[in-house]
Amino acid sequence: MTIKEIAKLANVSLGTVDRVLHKRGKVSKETEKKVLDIIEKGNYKPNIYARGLVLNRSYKIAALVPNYNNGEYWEMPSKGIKMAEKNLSQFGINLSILYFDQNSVSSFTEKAEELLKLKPDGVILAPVINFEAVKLTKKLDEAKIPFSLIDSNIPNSNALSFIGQDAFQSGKLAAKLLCSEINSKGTISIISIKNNENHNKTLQQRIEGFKDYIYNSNFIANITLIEHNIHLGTANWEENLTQACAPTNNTVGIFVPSSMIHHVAKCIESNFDTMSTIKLVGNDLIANNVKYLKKGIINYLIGQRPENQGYLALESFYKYLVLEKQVPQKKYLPLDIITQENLMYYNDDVVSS
Amino acid sequence: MTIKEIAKLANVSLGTVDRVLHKRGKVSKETEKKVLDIIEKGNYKPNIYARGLVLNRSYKIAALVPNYNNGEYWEMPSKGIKMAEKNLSQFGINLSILYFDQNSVSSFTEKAEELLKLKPDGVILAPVINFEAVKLTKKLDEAKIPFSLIDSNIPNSNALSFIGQDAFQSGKLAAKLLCSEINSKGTISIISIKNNENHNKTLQQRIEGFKDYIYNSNFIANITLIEHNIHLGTANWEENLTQACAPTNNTVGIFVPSSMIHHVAKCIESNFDTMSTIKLVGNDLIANNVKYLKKGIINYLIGQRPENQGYLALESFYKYLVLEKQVPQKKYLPLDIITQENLMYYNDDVVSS
DNA sequence: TAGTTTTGTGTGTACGTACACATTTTTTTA
DNA sequence: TAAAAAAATGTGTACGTACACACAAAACTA
Repeated sequence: MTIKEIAKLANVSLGTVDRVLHKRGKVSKETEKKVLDIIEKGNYKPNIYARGLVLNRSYKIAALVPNYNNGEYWEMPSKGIKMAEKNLSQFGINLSILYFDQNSVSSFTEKAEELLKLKPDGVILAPVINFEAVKLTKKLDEAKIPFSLIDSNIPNSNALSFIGQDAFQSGKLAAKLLCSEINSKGTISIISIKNNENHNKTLQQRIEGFKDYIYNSNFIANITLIEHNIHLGTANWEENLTQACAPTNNTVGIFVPSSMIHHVAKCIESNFDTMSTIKLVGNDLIANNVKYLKKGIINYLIGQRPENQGYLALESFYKYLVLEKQVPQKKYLPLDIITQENLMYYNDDVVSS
Repeated sequence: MTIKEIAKLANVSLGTVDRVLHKRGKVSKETEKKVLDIIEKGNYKPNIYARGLVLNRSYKIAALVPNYNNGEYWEMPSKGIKMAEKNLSQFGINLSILYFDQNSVSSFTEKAEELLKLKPDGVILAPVINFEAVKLTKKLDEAKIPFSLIDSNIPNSNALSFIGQDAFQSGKLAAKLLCSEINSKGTISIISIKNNENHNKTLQQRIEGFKDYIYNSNFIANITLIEHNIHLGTANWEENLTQACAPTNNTVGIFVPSSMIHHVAKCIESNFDTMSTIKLVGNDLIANNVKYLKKGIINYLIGQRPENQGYLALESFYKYLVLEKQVPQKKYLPLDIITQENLMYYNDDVVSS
C-alpha cells in the first residue's frame, strides 16, 4: 500500500495524505479521520527506500571513548563501533570517534568540548570518568542531543540506551568458577590492578559480587579472603604483585576484577615451581589474557562482549534515527565464560560485516 | 558520488554509465575504460535507497526445519528466523517456514516437494535427516536456488553458508566442565536420549569429543566411562533411564549429548536422597533444562545460540540478495557455558528487533 | 459586498537508479 | 556511394516519498 493508493481510496490528493501522515495540520477533521481509517485498515507502512532516497539524511554520531594501545581492553568497543559504521554508513550513519585519556580529566573535558562543537545527531559515551561524564550528559540534554552509554551506566541520566554488563553478577560468576577449580583449604586473593587512581565503579561492583558469592557459599569455611591493590607503574609494583600472589599463606586462587590478570599470570609463570597450583579467574578476552588462558595458567576468563557493546551502541542510533524504531533502554550483555575449550569460537564473535 | 556525476566527468550520458556499471555491453572499450577509471577513483557506491526503490524486488526465502512442541529445541531456531523476518521484511525479504516431522522421512520429502513448488529465491535448510537433505540440495543446485544450512553441515554441498556449531568441541567442553565439578573417583555416564531412531551426527560428534577429553586428561585414572541409549516413548524407557542414572557403580557425573538432559534431572530429583551428588552437564537452554539448572540439579548447560543461528541464516540471504555482499561460507557460533550465575542474561540473547 | 485573511486542498519537483526506447554515429554491404 | 546493418550513445519514465508552492473555498474584516 502506497500513499497514492490511500489518496485514491480517500478521494483526496497525495498532499492531503502527506499532511495527515506527518501531522502537518491544515486538514479538516473529517478528511483526517477518513484518511487515518484507511491507513489503519490498510496497515500502511512507508517504503523505507523511497523515504531514504528523498530524505537523503545523514546522521553524525560522535563517540567519546578511552584511548588505548594495541591489545588493551578499549580497543574492542572501538572495534565494534567501527565495524557497525562500516555496515551502516550506506544508510547515512557517519561516525566520528574521539579518544580521551582515562587518567586525565582535562583530556576528557577537552574532548567533550570538541564533541559538542561537532553538533552531532547522537553521542556514544563511555562514562569511565563518572563525574565529568555526568556533566557532559547534562549539556547534551540541554542541546537535545540523544546519547547512549556503553560499558557502565549513569543511573538517573535519560540516556537513549545503556549497553553494558552487570558487574556485580560478573563478580559472583567469577567466584563460582574459581571455587569450582579449588579443592582444598587456602587463601583467595582479590588483586585490583589499575593504571590510575580513579575510582572505578565496575571494579568495585565485581569485587562486591565476588565476595557476596564466597560469603554465602559453604566454601567460606575453607577460604580466607584477602584484598590487594596494585598500581601499575608505581615504584616496586612488580614486587608488590609477586608478594600479593605469593603463597605465604597458602594461596589457592586469585581473582582480578579488571582486565589486567595477565600481569598475575606472568608473575605466576615466572615462579612456576612454587605457584603452579594457583587457580586464576579474570576478565576480558584481550590478547595477553588469551595467551595465558591458552597456556593453562589462567583458568577462566569472563567476557562481556565489548565489541558487541560498541556495535549495538551505534546500531541503536541507526534504529532510532533512520528506522525511527524504539530501542531498548537497557541492555545487559551476557557474561560469557571462556576457557581453553571454547575460546576459539569467541574470537570473531562480533556481528560480522 | 552519483551516476550523474560520473556521467558528467566522463562526458557521456547516464545510459552509458549505466551500461558500464551493469556490463550490458554496447559501449566502446575506450569509453568503458574512461568510465571505469572514474568509478574507481571516485569510489562510487550505488545508493541503496534509490536502487531499492526502483528495483522494488522482494525475495521469497523458504525455510525447512523440524516441527516442535512448545519448549522444544527447534522452537529456538524458528524463533530466530521469524525475528529476522520481522526486521528484514521491509527490505523485501519474505519468509515461508515449512515444518517437517523429524521422525518421518516421508514428511520431509513431502515438504521438500512443497518447498520446490514455491520456487523460492533462497532456502534455509536444517539437514537433520541427512540423506534426504542431500537429495534436496542436489535439486536446489539444479534449480540454481541458493541455500543455507543451519544446525549441522553437509560437508561437500555448495551451500551459500553454514551456520552452526562445532559439535566435537562442544563435547570436549562438556567433559571439561563435568570434570571440574567432580572431586572423587567414580563412573561417568553418557546417556543418549533420543525420540527417534535416526542416526544423529551431532550427538555422535559430541560424544566423541567428550570421550576425547576424558581419555586425554589425567582424570581418566579415576573415571569409568559408560554409555547408555534411551529411546523416549519405548516400553520402560523411564525405568531404563533410572537404571542408567543409578549409582550402582558409584556414578559421579552424567552427560547427555542431546537437549534432553531434563529427563535425567527429573529422574535425579525423584531419587534425590541417593542421587543428589551426581553432577550433570547437558546441552541447550530449553525451558525444561533451565528449570533444573536453576534448581541446581543441572550444573552446566552448553548453549549454541540456536536463535542466532536462525537469525543469521535469514540475514545472510538479506546480505547476499539485497545488499549483494559476500557472506561467510561457514560460521561456527560460540559454545556458551551457562550456569546459575550467568543464566539471566542469556535468555534474551538474540539480535533484538 | 468587496477585500482580506484563514483554512483546506491539489500540483509539481526532486531524490538516484534501472531499464526501455530513441537517436546518432560508425561500419558493412551491394 | 547510397542504403542497410551494427554499434555506440542519449533520452525519458518510473519507483514512493517529502516538501515547497500554487490554488480554491470558506470565514472573517471593513
